[in-house]
Amino acid sequence: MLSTELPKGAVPKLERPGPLRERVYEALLELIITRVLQPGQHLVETELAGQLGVSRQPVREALQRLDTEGWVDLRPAQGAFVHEPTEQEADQLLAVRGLLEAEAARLAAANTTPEASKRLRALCDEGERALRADDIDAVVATNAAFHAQVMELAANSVLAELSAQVDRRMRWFYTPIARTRGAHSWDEHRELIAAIETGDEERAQQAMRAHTEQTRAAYREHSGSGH
Amino acid sequence: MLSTELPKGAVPKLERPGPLRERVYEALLELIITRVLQPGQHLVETELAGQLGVSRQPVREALQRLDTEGWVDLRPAQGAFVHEPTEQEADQLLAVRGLLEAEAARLAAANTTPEASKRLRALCDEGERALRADDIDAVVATNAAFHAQVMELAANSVLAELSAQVDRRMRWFYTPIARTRGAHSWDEHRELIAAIETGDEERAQQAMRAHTEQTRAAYREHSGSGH
DNA sequence: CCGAGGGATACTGCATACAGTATTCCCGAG
DNA sequence: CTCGGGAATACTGTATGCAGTATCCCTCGG
Repeated sequence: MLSTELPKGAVPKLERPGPLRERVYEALLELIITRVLQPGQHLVETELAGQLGVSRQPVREALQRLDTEGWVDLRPAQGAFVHEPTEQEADQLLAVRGLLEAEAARLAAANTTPEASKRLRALCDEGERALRADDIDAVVATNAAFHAQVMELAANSVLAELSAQVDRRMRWFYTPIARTRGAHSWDEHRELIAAIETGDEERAQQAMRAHTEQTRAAYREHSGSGH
Repeated sequence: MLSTELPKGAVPKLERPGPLRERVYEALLELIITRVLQPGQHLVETELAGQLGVSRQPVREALQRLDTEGWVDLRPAQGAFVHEPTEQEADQLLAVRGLLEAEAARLAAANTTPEASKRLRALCDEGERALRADDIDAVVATNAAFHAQVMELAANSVLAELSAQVDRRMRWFYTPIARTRGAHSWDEHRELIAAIETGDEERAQQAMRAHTEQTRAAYREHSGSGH
Protein backbone atom coordinates (compact mmCIF):
# COMPACT_ATOMS: atom_id res chain seq x y z
CA MET A 1 0.00 0.00 0.00
CA LEU A 2 1.33 3.33 -0.98
CA SER A 3 -1.68 5.31 0.04
CA THR A 4 0.13 6.66 3.08
CA GLU A 5 2.77 8.41 0.99
CA LEU A 6 0.28 10.46 -0.98
CA PRO A 7 -0.17 14.06 0.11
CA LYS A 8 -3.82 14.73 0.56
CA GLY A 9 -4.20 17.39 -2.09
CA ALA A 10 -2.06 15.66 -4.70
CA VAL A 11 -4.87 13.68 -6.28
CA PRO A 12 -7.26 16.34 -7.53
CA LYS A 13 -10.50 14.60 -8.22
CA LEU A 14 -9.94 11.12 -9.62
CA GLU A 15 -11.94 12.05 -12.71
CA ARG A 16 -15.29 10.57 -12.00
CA PRO A 17 -17.23 9.75 -15.13
CA GLY A 18 -20.35 10.89 -13.35
CA PRO A 19 -23.89 9.77 -14.10
CA LEU A 20 -24.45 9.15 -17.76
CA ARG A 21 -27.70 11.09 -17.93
CA GLU A 22 -25.77 14.12 -16.74
CA ARG A 23 -23.33 13.97 -19.59
CA VAL A 24 -26.13 13.39 -22.06
CA TYR A 25 -27.92 16.40 -20.61
CA GLU A 26 -24.87 18.61 -21.05
CA ALA A 27 -24.21 17.29 -24.52
CA LEU A 28 -27.75 18.01 -25.66
CA LEU A 29 -27.72 21.44 -24.02
CA GLU A 30 -24.55 22.27 -25.90
CA LEU A 31 -26.10 21.11 -29.15
CA ILE A 32 -29.17 23.26 -28.53
CA ILE A 33 -27.26 26.41 -27.58
CA THR A 34 -24.96 26.09 -30.57
CA ARG A 35 -28.01 25.71 -32.84
CA VAL A 36 -26.91 22.33 -34.12
CA LEU A 37 -30.34 21.25 -32.95
CA GLN A 38 -32.59 23.96 -34.30
CA PRO A 39 -35.73 25.36 -32.68
CA GLY A 40 -38.80 23.32 -33.55
CA GLN A 41 -36.79 20.28 -34.49
CA HIS A 42 -38.17 16.92 -33.41
CA LEU A 43 -35.74 15.03 -31.22
CA VAL A 44 -36.05 11.28 -31.58
CA GLU A 45 -34.81 9.32 -28.61
CA THR A 46 -33.49 6.42 -30.66
CA GLU A 47 -31.43 8.64 -32.95
CA LEU A 48 -29.87 10.62 -30.12
CA ALA A 49 -29.14 7.42 -28.25
CA GLY A 50 -27.41 5.98 -31.27
CA GLN A 51 -25.36 9.09 -31.97
CA LEU A 52 -24.25 9.40 -28.36
CA GLY A 53 -23.59 5.69 -28.02
CA VAL A 54 -25.96 5.06 -25.11
CA SER A 55 -29.39 3.55 -24.64
CA ARG A 56 -32.68 5.41 -24.71
CA GLN A 57 -33.00 5.59 -20.95
CA PRO A 58 -30.40 8.28 -20.17
CA VAL A 59 -31.61 10.22 -23.19
CA ARG A 60 -35.16 10.17 -21.90
CA GLU A 61 -34.10 11.43 -18.50
CA ALA A 62 -31.99 14.19 -20.01
CA LEU A 63 -34.86 15.29 -22.25
CA GLN A 64 -37.25 15.49 -19.33
CA ARG A 65 -34.84 17.68 -17.41
CA LEU A 66 -34.44 19.89 -20.45
CA ASP A 67 -38.22 20.09 -20.55
CA THR A 68 -38.61 21.29 -16.96
CA GLU A 69 -35.96 23.92 -17.60
CA GLY A 70 -37.68 25.19 -20.72
CA TRP A 71 -35.18 24.14 -23.38
CA VAL A 72 -37.47 21.66 -25.09
CA ASP A 73 -41.21 21.08 -25.18
CA LEU A 74 -42.25 17.54 -24.35
CA ARG A 75 -45.58 16.83 -26.00
CA PRO A 76 -47.32 13.72 -24.66
CA ALA A 77 -47.03 10.63 -26.84
CA GLN A 78 -45.23 12.72 -29.43
CA GLY A 79 -41.82 13.41 -28.03
CA ALA A 80 -39.44 16.31 -27.55
CA PHE A 81 -39.22 19.40 -29.72
CA VAL A 82 -36.58 22.08 -29.32
CA HIS A 83 -38.31 25.07 -27.82
CA GLU A 84 -39.04 27.98 -30.17
CA PRO A 85 -38.53 31.21 -28.28
CA THR A 86 -40.79 34.11 -29.16
CA GLU A 87 -39.96 37.80 -29.13
CA GLN A 88 -42.25 38.28 -26.18
CA GLU A 89 -40.66 35.46 -24.23
CA ALA A 90 -37.18 36.81 -24.86
CA ASP A 91 -38.22 40.23 -23.60
CA GLN A 92 -39.83 38.76 -20.50
CA LEU A 93 -36.74 36.71 -19.86
CA LEU A 94 -34.51 39.75 -20.08
CA ALA A 95 -36.83 41.65 -17.73
CA VAL A 96 -36.66 38.95 -15.09
CA ARG A 97 -32.95 38.61 -15.55
CA GLY A 98 -32.53 42.31 -14.91
CA LEU A 99 -34.57 42.04 -11.76
CA LEU A 100 -32.51 39.17 -10.37
CA GLU A 101 -29.17 40.67 -11.33
CA ALA A 102 -30.04 44.05 -9.84
CA GLU A 103 -30.90 42.44 -6.54
CA ALA A 104 -27.67 40.45 -6.67
CA ALA A 105 -25.72 43.66 -7.24
CA ARG A 106 -27.40 45.29 -4.28
CA LEU A 107 -26.57 42.37 -2.00
CA ALA A 108 -23.04 42.27 -3.38
CA ALA A 109 -22.56 45.89 -2.40
CA ALA A 110 -23.72 45.01 1.09
CA ASN A 111 -21.20 42.17 1.40
CA THR A 112 -18.26 43.68 -0.43
CA THR A 113 -14.65 42.85 0.43
CA PRO A 114 -11.32 44.11 -0.96
CA GLU A 115 -10.39 40.73 -2.41
CA ALA A 116 -13.73 40.47 -4.18
CA SER A 117 -13.42 43.79 -5.93
CA LYS A 118 -9.92 42.83 -6.94
CA ARG A 119 -11.26 39.73 -8.66
CA LEU A 120 -13.99 41.77 -10.33
CA ARG A 121 -11.41 44.20 -11.67
CA ALA A 122 -9.33 41.33 -12.99
CA LEU A 123 -12.31 39.93 -14.87
CA CYS A 124 -13.04 43.35 -16.27
CA ASP A 125 -9.49 43.62 -17.61
CA GLU A 126 -9.73 40.18 -19.11
CA GLY A 127 -13.03 41.02 -20.76
CA GLU A 128 -11.70 44.17 -22.36
CA ARG A 129 -8.66 42.29 -23.55
CA ALA A 130 -10.84 39.64 -25.17
CA LEU A 131 -12.96 42.35 -26.73
CA ARG A 132 -9.93 44.00 -28.33
CA ALA A 133 -8.78 40.59 -29.56
CA ASP A 134 -12.19 40.09 -31.14
CA ASP A 135 -12.55 36.76 -29.32
CA ILE A 136 -16.32 36.63 -29.03
CA ASP A 137 -16.44 33.36 -27.15
CA ALA A 138 -13.99 34.68 -24.57
CA VAL A 139 -16.01 37.86 -24.21
CA VAL A 140 -19.18 35.93 -23.53
CA ALA A 141 -17.43 33.56 -21.15
CA THR A 142 -15.77 36.36 -19.21
CA ASN A 143 -19.02 38.24 -19.03
CA ALA A 144 -20.65 35.19 -17.53
CA ALA A 145 -17.78 34.82 -15.06
CA PHE A 146 -18.14 38.44 -14.03
CA HIS A 147 -21.83 38.10 -13.30
CA ALA A 148 -21.19 34.82 -11.50
CA GLN A 149 -18.68 36.58 -9.29
CA VAL A 150 -21.19 39.27 -8.39
CA MET A 151 -23.72 36.56 -7.66
CA GLU A 152 -21.30 34.80 -5.35
CA LEU A 153 -20.82 38.01 -3.42
CA ALA A 154 -24.57 38.28 -3.03
CA ALA A 155 -24.47 35.05 -1.00
CA ASN A 156 -28.01 33.95 -1.74
CA SER A 157 -28.00 30.45 -3.17
CA VAL A 158 -31.67 30.49 -4.11
CA LEU A 159 -31.18 33.67 -6.06
CA ALA A 160 -28.07 32.19 -7.64
CA GLU A 161 -29.86 29.07 -8.74
CA LEU A 162 -32.71 30.90 -10.41
CA SER A 163 -30.38 33.39 -11.99
CA ALA A 164 -28.17 30.67 -13.41
CA GLN A 165 -31.13 29.12 -15.14
CA VAL A 166 -32.33 32.40 -16.55
CA ASP A 167 -28.83 33.44 -17.55
CA ARG A 168 -28.15 30.39 -19.64
CA ARG A 169 -31.37 30.82 -21.56
CA MET A 170 -30.54 34.47 -22.02
CA ARG A 171 -27.16 33.62 -23.49
CA TRP A 172 -28.99 31.51 -26.03
CA PHE A 173 -30.55 34.68 -27.43
CA TYR A 174 -27.66 36.92 -26.57
CA THR A 175 -24.69 35.23 -28.24
CA PRO A 176 -25.65 36.30 -31.78
CA ILE A 177 -25.58 39.98 -30.78
CA ALA A 178 -22.60 39.76 -28.44
CA ARG A 179 -20.40 41.40 -31.06
CA THR A 180 -22.44 44.57 -31.52
CA ARG A 181 -22.99 44.80 -27.78
CA GLY A 182 -20.04 44.47 -25.42
CA ALA A 183 -18.47 47.70 -26.58
CA HIS A 184 -19.86 49.85 -23.80
CA SER A 185 -20.70 46.83 -21.70
CA TRP A 186 -17.42 46.83 -19.80
CA ASP A 187 -17.61 50.53 -19.05
CA GLU A 188 -20.88 49.80 -17.31
CA HIS A 189 -19.16 47.02 -15.42
CA ARG A 190 -16.58 49.53 -14.17
CA GLU A 191 -19.34 51.71 -12.81
CA LEU A 192 -20.89 48.71 -11.10
CA ILE A 193 -17.60 47.76 -9.49
CA ALA A 194 -17.14 51.27 -8.14
CA ALA A 195 -20.59 51.14 -6.57
CA ILE A 196 -19.97 47.73 -5.03
CA GLU A 197 -16.60 48.75 -3.64
CA THR A 198 -18.05 51.68 -1.76
CA GLY A 199 -20.84 49.49 -0.45
CA ASP A 200 -23.48 51.73 -1.99
CA GLU A 201 -26.38 49.32 -2.40
CA GLU A 202 -28.68 51.74 -4.14
CA ARG A 203 -26.09 52.78 -6.68
CA ALA A 204 -25.03 49.19 -7.37
CA GLN A 205 -28.63 48.20 -7.98
CA GLN A 206 -29.17 51.10 -10.33
CA ALA A 207 -25.94 50.40 -12.19
CA MET A 208 -26.85 46.78 -12.78
CA ARG A 209 -30.36 47.72 -13.79
CA ALA A 210 -29.04 50.20 -16.31
CA HIS A 211 -26.64 47.57 -17.60
CA THR A 212 -29.29 44.92 -18.16
CA GLU A 213 -31.67 47.47 -19.66
CA GLN A 214 -28.98 48.35 -22.17
CA THR A 215 -28.74 44.70 -23.10
CA ARG A 216 -32.49 44.53 -23.41
CA ALA A 217 -32.57 47.56 -25.66
CA ALA A 218 -29.78 46.10 -27.78
CA TYR A 219 -31.74 42.92 -28.23
CA ARG A 220 -34.90 44.79 -29.13
CA GLU A 221 -33.07 46.82 -31.74
CA HIS A 222 -31.34 43.78 -33.16
CA SER A 223 -34.41 41.58 -33.39
CA GLY A 224 -36.49 44.48 -34.69
CA SER A 225 -34.19 45.06 -37.62
CA GLY A 226 -33.41 41.41 -38.00
CA HIS A 227 -36.38 40.39 -40.08
CA MET B 1 -72.08 9.34 -36.20
CA LEU B 2 -73.70 11.74 -33.84
CA SER B 3 -70.72 13.99 -33.57
CA THR B 4 -72.53 16.69 -35.54
CA GLU B 5 -75.20 17.12 -32.89
CA LEU B 6 -72.73 17.88 -30.11
CA PRO B 7 -72.25 21.54 -29.26
CA LYS B 8 -68.57 22.28 -29.30
CA GLY B 9 -68.21 23.21 -25.63
CA ALA B 10 -70.43 20.44 -24.31
CA VAL B 11 -67.70 17.85 -23.88
CA PRO B 12 -65.35 19.44 -21.38
CA LYS B 13 -62.13 17.55 -21.62
CA LEU B 14 -62.71 13.81 -21.95
CA GLU B 15 -60.74 13.25 -18.75
CA ARG B 16 -57.39 12.07 -19.97
CA PRO B 17 -55.49 10.06 -17.37
CA GLY B 18 -52.36 11.91 -18.39
CA PRO B 19 -48.80 10.63 -18.31
CA LEU B 20 -48.17 8.35 -15.39
CA ARG B 21 -44.94 10.06 -14.32
CA GLU B 22 -46.92 13.26 -13.93
CA ARG B 23 -49.33 11.72 -11.49
CA VAL B 24 -46.50 10.10 -9.57
CA TYR B 25 -44.78 13.48 -9.41
CA GLU B 26 -47.86 15.15 -7.98
CA ALA B 27 -48.46 12.33 -5.54
CA LEU B 28 -44.92 12.51 -4.20
CA LEU B 29 -45.05 16.30 -4.02
CA GLU B 30 -48.21 16.07 -1.97
CA LEU B 31 -46.59 13.55 0.36
CA ILE B 32 -43.58 15.80 0.84
CA ILE B 33 -45.55 18.98 1.49
CA THR B 34 -47.81 17.23 3.97
CA ARG B 35 -44.72 15.90 5.77
CA VAL B 36 -45.73 12.29 5.32
CA LEU B 37 -42.31 11.97 3.75
CA GLN B 38 -40.09 13.78 6.22
CA PRO B 39 -37.02 15.85 5.47
CA GLY B 40 -33.89 13.73 5.28
CA GLN B 41 -35.80 10.57 4.64
CA HIS B 42 -34.36 8.14 2.12
CA LEU B 43 -36.78 7.45 -0.71
CA VAL B 44 -36.39 3.97 -2.15
CA GLU B 45 -37.63 3.63 -5.69
CA THR B 46 -38.85 0.07 -5.27
CA GLU B 47 -40.93 0.89 -2.21
CA LEU B 48 -42.58 3.94 -3.73
CA ALA B 49 -43.26 2.00 -6.91
CA GLY B 50 -44.91 -0.76 -4.93
CA GLN B 51 -47.03 1.60 -2.84
CA LEU B 52 -48.19 3.54 -5.87
CA GLY B 53 -48.76 0.41 -7.93
CA VAL B 54 -46.42 1.31 -10.78
CA SER B 55 -42.96 0.30 -11.94
CA ARG B 56 -39.70 2.01 -10.99
CA GLN B 57 -39.48 3.94 -14.25
CA PRO B 58 -42.16 6.59 -13.62
CA VAL B 59 -40.95 6.93 -10.04
CA ARG B 60 -37.40 7.60 -11.21
CA GLU B 61 -38.54 10.26 -13.63
CA ALA B 62 -40.68 11.93 -10.98
CA LEU B 63 -37.80 11.91 -8.49
CA GLN B 64 -35.45 13.53 -10.98
CA ARG B 65 -37.92 16.31 -11.62
CA LEU B 66 -38.33 16.82 -7.89
CA ASP B 67 -34.54 17.04 -7.72
CA THR B 68 -34.22 19.79 -10.31
CA GLU B 69 -36.93 21.75 -8.50
CA GLY B 70 -35.21 21.42 -5.13
CA TRP B 71 -37.64 19.16 -3.30
CA VAL B 72 -35.27 16.23 -2.98
CA ASP B 73 -31.52 15.79 -3.17
CA LEU B 74 -30.42 13.09 -5.60
CA ARG B 75 -27.06 11.77 -4.50
CA PRO B 76 -25.30 9.67 -7.16
CA ALA B 77 -25.48 5.93 -6.65
CA GLN B 78 -27.28 6.52 -3.37
CA GLY B 79 -30.70 7.67 -4.28
CA ALA B 80 -33.14 10.40 -3.34
CA PHE B 81 -33.42 12.10 0.03
CA VAL B 82 -36.13 14.57 0.96
CA HIS B 83 -34.48 17.97 1.05
CA GLU B 84 -33.76 19.39 4.49
CA PRO B 85 -34.37 23.13 4.36
CA THR B 86 -32.16 25.28 6.55
CA GLU B 87 -33.05 28.53 8.28
CA GLN B 88 -30.77 30.37 5.89
CA GLU B 89 -32.32 28.80 2.85
CA ALA B 90 -35.82 29.64 4.03
CA ASP B 91 -34.83 33.24 4.53
CA GLN B 92 -33.20 33.43 1.10
CA LEU B 93 -36.28 31.88 -0.43
CA LEU B 94 -38.54 34.45 1.20
CA ALA B 95 -36.26 37.23 0.02
CA VAL B 96 -36.40 36.08 -3.59
CA ARG B 97 -40.11 35.52 -3.35
CA GLY B 98 -40.57 39.08 -2.17
CA LEU B 99 -38.53 40.35 -5.07
CA LEU B 100 -40.56 38.45 -7.65
CA GLU B 101 -43.91 39.30 -6.11
CA ALA B 102 -43.08 42.98 -5.83
CA GLU B 103 -42.21 43.11 -9.51
CA ALA B 104 -45.41 41.27 -10.33
CA ALA B 105 -47.40 43.81 -8.33
CA ARG B 106 -45.72 46.66 -10.17
CA LEU B 107 -46.53 45.14 -13.55
CA ALA B 108 -50.06 44.37 -12.40
CA ALA B 109 -50.59 48.03 -11.57
CA ALA B 110 -49.40 48.91 -15.05
CA ASN B 111 -51.89 46.52 -16.68
CA THR B 112 -54.84 46.98 -14.36
CA THR B 113 -58.45 46.64 -15.52
CA PRO B 114 -61.79 47.07 -13.71
CA GLU B 115 -62.70 43.40 -14.04
CA ALA B 116 -59.36 42.35 -12.59
CA SER B 117 -59.71 44.45 -9.46
CA LYS B 118 -63.20 43.10 -9.04
CA ARG B 119 -61.82 39.57 -9.00
CA LEU B 120 -59.13 40.61 -6.55
CA ARG B 121 -61.70 42.09 -4.20
CA ALA B 122 -63.76 38.92 -4.41
CA LEU B 123 -60.76 36.81 -3.43
CA CYS B 124 -60.07 39.16 -0.56
CA ASP B 125 -63.61 38.74 0.74
CA GLU B 126 -63.35 35.00 0.44
CA GLY B 127 -60.07 34.99 2.31
CA GLU B 128 -61.42 37.00 5.21
CA ARG B 129 -64.45 34.75 5.35
CA ALA B 130 -62.22 31.67 5.53
CA LEU B 131 -60.14 33.35 8.21
CA ARG B 132 -63.17 34.02 10.38
CA ALA B 133 -64.29 30.44 9.86
CA ASP B 134 -60.87 29.26 11.02
CA ASP B 135 -60.49 27.20 7.85
CA ILE B 136 -56.71 27.23 7.53
CA ASP B 137 -56.56 25.23 4.32
CA ALA B 138 -59.02 27.59 2.66
CA VAL B 139 -57.03 30.60 3.87
CA VAL B 140 -53.84 29.24 2.36
CA ALA B 141 -55.58 28.26 -0.88
CA THR B 142 -57.26 31.63 -1.26
CA ASN B 143 -54.03 33.42 -0.51
CA ALA B 144 -52.37 31.44 -3.29
CA ALA B 145 -55.23 32.26 -5.64
CA PHE B 146 -54.91 35.95 -4.84
CA HIS B 147 -51.22 36.01 -5.63
CA ALA B 148 -51.83 33.97 -8.76
CA GLN B 149 -54.37 36.55 -9.89
CA VAL B 150 -51.88 39.36 -9.39
CA MET B 151 -49.32 37.34 -11.32
CA GLU B 152 -51.73 36.85 -14.20
CA LEU B 153 -52.24 40.59 -14.39
CA ALA B 154 -48.49 41.03 -14.58
CA ALA B 155 -48.57 39.14 -17.89
CA ASN B 156 -45.01 37.84 -17.73
CA SER B 157 -44.98 34.09 -18.12
CA VAL B 158 -41.31 33.70 -17.25
CA LEU B 159 -41.83 35.60 -14.04
CA ALA B 160 -44.92 33.53 -13.34
CA GLU B 161 -43.10 30.28 -13.85
CA LEU B 162 -40.27 31.14 -11.49
CA SER B 163 -42.63 32.59 -8.95
CA ALA B 164 -44.81 29.51 -8.96
CA GLN B 165 -41.81 27.35 -8.17
CA VAL B 166 -40.65 29.61 -5.36
CA ASP B 167 -44.15 30.00 -4.00
CA ARG B 168 -44.79 26.32 -3.61
CA ARG B 169 -41.56 25.83 -1.71
CA MET B 170 -42.41 28.82 0.43
CA ARG B 171 -45.77 27.38 1.31
CA TRP B 172 -43.92 24.32 2.54
CA PHE B 173 -42.40 26.44 5.29
CA TYR B 174 -45.29 28.78 5.61
CA THR B 175 -48.25 26.47 6.22
CA PRO B 176 -47.32 25.74 9.85
CA ILE B 177 -47.47 29.42 10.74
CA ALA B 178 -50.44 30.32 8.56
CA ARG B 179 -52.65 30.50 11.61
CA THR B 180 -50.65 33.10 13.53
CA ARG B 181 -50.13 35.06 10.37
CA GLY B 182 -53.06 35.89 8.12
CA ALA B 183 -54.65 38.20 10.67
CA HIS B 184 -53.30 41.41 9.19
CA SER B 185 -52.44 39.71 5.92
CA TRP B 186 -55.71 40.60 4.21
CA ASP B 187 -55.57 44.21 5.31
CA GLU B 188 -52.29 44.42 3.44
CA HIS B 189 -53.98 42.84 0.45
CA ARG B 190 -56.58 45.63 0.51
CA GLU B 191 -53.86 48.23 0.36
CA LEU B 192 -52.28 46.39 -2.55
CA ILE B 193 -55.56 46.28 -4.45
CA ALA B 194 -56.04 50.00 -3.97
CA ALA B 195 -52.60 50.66 -5.41
CA ILE B 196 -53.18 48.37 -8.39
CA GLU B 197 -56.58 49.89 -9.13
CA THR B 198 -55.15 53.38 -9.40
CA GLY B 199 -52.33 52.11 -11.58
CA ASP B 200 -49.72 53.37 -9.15
CA GLU B 201 -46.79 51.08 -9.92
CA GLU B 202 -44.53 52.43 -7.22
CA ARG B 203 -47.14 52.14 -4.50
CA ALA B 204 -48.15 48.63 -5.58
CA GLN B 205 -44.54 47.51 -5.51
CA GLN B 206 -44.03 48.96 -2.06
CA ALA B 207 -47.25 47.45 -0.76
CA MET B 208 -46.30 43.99 -1.94
CA ARG B 209 -42.81 44.36 -0.61
CA ALA B 210 -44.15 45.37 2.80
CA HIS B 211 -46.52 42.43 2.68
CA THR B 212 -43.85 39.84 1.94
CA GLU B 213 -41.49 41.39 4.48
CA GLN B 214 -44.19 40.96 7.10
CA THR B 215 -44.38 37.30 6.20
CA ARG B 216 -40.62 37.05 6.40
CA ALA B 217 -40.59 38.66 9.81
CA ALA B 218 -43.35 36.34 10.99
CA TYR B 219 -41.35 33.35 9.87
CA ARG B 220 -38.21 34.59 11.59
CA GLU B 221 -40.06 35.12 14.83
CA HIS B 222 -41.73 31.76 14.63
CA SER B 223 -38.61 29.76 13.83
CA GLY B 224 -36.57 31.76 16.32
CA SER B 225 -38.89 30.86 19.18
CA GLY B 226 -39.54 27.43 17.79
CA HIS B 227 -36.48 25.70 19.23
C1' DC C 1 -58.82 15.36 -59.63
C1' DC C 2 -59.99 15.56 -54.72
C1' DG C 3 -61.33 13.82 -50.26
C1' DA C 4 -62.15 10.14 -46.96
C1' DG C 5 -60.87 5.83 -44.97
C1' DG C 6 -57.75 2.20 -43.61
C1' DG C 7 -53.56 0.12 -42.89
C1' DA C 8 -48.59 0.40 -42.18
C1' DT C 9 -44.98 2.71 -39.79
C1' DA C 10 -42.53 4.75 -36.20
C1' DC C 11 -42.10 6.66 -31.98
C1' DT C 12 -43.23 7.20 -27.16
C1' DG C 13 -44.60 5.29 -22.47
C1' DC C 14 -44.12 1.73 -19.27
C1' DA C 15 -42.34 -2.61 -17.49
C1' DT C 16 -38.73 -5.83 -16.70
C1' DA C 17 -34.02 -7.58 -16.50
C1' DC C 18 -29.13 -7.12 -15.63
C1' DA C 19 -24.82 -4.96 -14.05
C1' DG C 20 -22.21 -1.83 -11.02
C1' DT C 21 -21.52 0.18 -6.58
C1' DA C 22 -22.16 1.94 -1.85
C1' DT C 23 -23.48 0.26 2.69
C1' DT C 24 -23.81 -2.89 6.42
C1' DC C 25 -22.79 -6.50 9.25
C1' DC C 26 -20.05 -10.09 10.78
C1' DC C 27 -15.83 -12.33 11.69
C1' DG C 28 -11.09 -12.60 12.99
C1' DA C 29 -6.72 -10.52 14.43
C1' DG C 30 -4.39 -7.72 17.71
C1' DC D 1 -12.67 -5.25 23.86
C1' DT D 2 -11.57 -2.71 19.70
C1' DC D 3 -10.31 -2.14 15.03
C1' DG D 4 -9.64 -3.61 10.28
C1' DG D 5 -11.07 -6.42 6.43
C1' DG D 6 -14.22 -8.84 3.49
C1' DA D 7 -18.28 -10.82 1.99
C1' DA D 8 -23.29 -10.33 1.67
C1' DT D 9 -27.02 -7.23 0.79
C1' DA D 10 -29.66 -3.80 -1.18
C1' DC D 11 -30.24 -0.14 -4.02
C1' DT D 12 -29.19 2.65 -8.00
C1' DG D 13 -27.83 3.12 -13.01
C1' DT D 14 -28.36 1.30 -17.57
C1' DA D 15 -30.12 -1.64 -21.16
C1' DT D 16 -33.69 -4.14 -23.50
C1' DG D 17 -38.43 -5.61 -24.60
C1' DC D 18 -43.30 -4.92 -25.35
C1' DA D 19 -47.72 -2.53 -25.78
C1' DG D 20 -50.29 1.71 -26.94
C1' DT D 21 -50.93 5.51 -29.91
C1' DA D 22 -50.19 9.30 -33.12
C1' DT D 23 -48.70 10.15 -37.85
C1' DC D 24 -48.21 9.35 -42.69
C1' DC D 25 -49.08 7.37 -46.98
C1' DC D 26 -51.49 4.71 -50.09
C1' DT D 27 -55.70 3.26 -51.90
C1' DC D 28 -60.48 3.52 -53.04
C1' DG D 29 -64.76 5.94 -53.87
C1' DG D 30 -66.91 10.13 -55.50
